[in-house]
Amino acid sequence: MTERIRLMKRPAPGKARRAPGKADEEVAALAWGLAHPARAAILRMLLDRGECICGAIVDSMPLAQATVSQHLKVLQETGWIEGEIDGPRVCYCPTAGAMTRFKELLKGLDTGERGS
Amino acid sequence: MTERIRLMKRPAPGKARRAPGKADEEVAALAWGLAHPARAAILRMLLDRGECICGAIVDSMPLAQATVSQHLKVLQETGWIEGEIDGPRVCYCPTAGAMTRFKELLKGLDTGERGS
DNA sequence: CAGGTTTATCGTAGATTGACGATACACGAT
DNA sequence: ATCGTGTATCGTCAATCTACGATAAACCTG
Repeated sequence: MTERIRLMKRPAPGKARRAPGKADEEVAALAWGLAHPARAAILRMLLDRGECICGAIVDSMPLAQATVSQHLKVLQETGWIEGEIDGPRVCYCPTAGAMTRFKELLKGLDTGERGS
Repeated sequence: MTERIRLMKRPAPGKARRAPGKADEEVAALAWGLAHPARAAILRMLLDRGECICGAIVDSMPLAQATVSQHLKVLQETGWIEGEIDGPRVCYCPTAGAMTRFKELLKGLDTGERGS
């Protein structure tokens, strides 16, 4: 992946402007994974069925196979799903705990925890 | 906003490939709002303090005022925050229920509800 | 090994993002 | 009215995203 999270520039000119903390980056990364309807749909499907062959996902969406494959890659990179090679095909399933982790982070957002 | 959510093309060639449902679009839109560390940090700040003058937010981040303003706009457009004009300044606060709504949608993702 | 299936990757095109400085706008105070 | 402050918007640039077809890679089957 080519640095999906952009870096903040400007080395704090005068005031101690605090860069976003780790938790913020983690929230952002996970949120990014869901930030496209197709990816939300894919994740929904996987959570619903438990697991799915890539081909089944492609067949269920109005997108080209290459495009779906890209979305699957993003979902993997953001930690939402895992893929297991099964002969000539690949079986995807939700990463255990990802949703829980995301909800925790959201709670942290909401609970006055420092983002660093 | 100029169609932040891209449309799916391909009018379902043969199989009844289902486009992402409304819930998926809503999840994606809200997730998009959080999908940048700076925006997560801003929202965290607002949830923590209840409300904040724009200037205070700018001062707390290593970003130019124009950039912060853009992020605030995104957060508004995605429904996370609201801004109230207060004389020459603008006071931002979290939209009531946005976080709750988001969590509901996540639960729906997780609970086998149809995305349409 | 040849052939078919399944999935990932490459290369490309067009839109959009994120960042900034500069500028315009709105308002309160002098 | 004019000045100064606080925000939003404009214009721009480089980088990234999304989508696609084409192609490669990996794997069973015959």
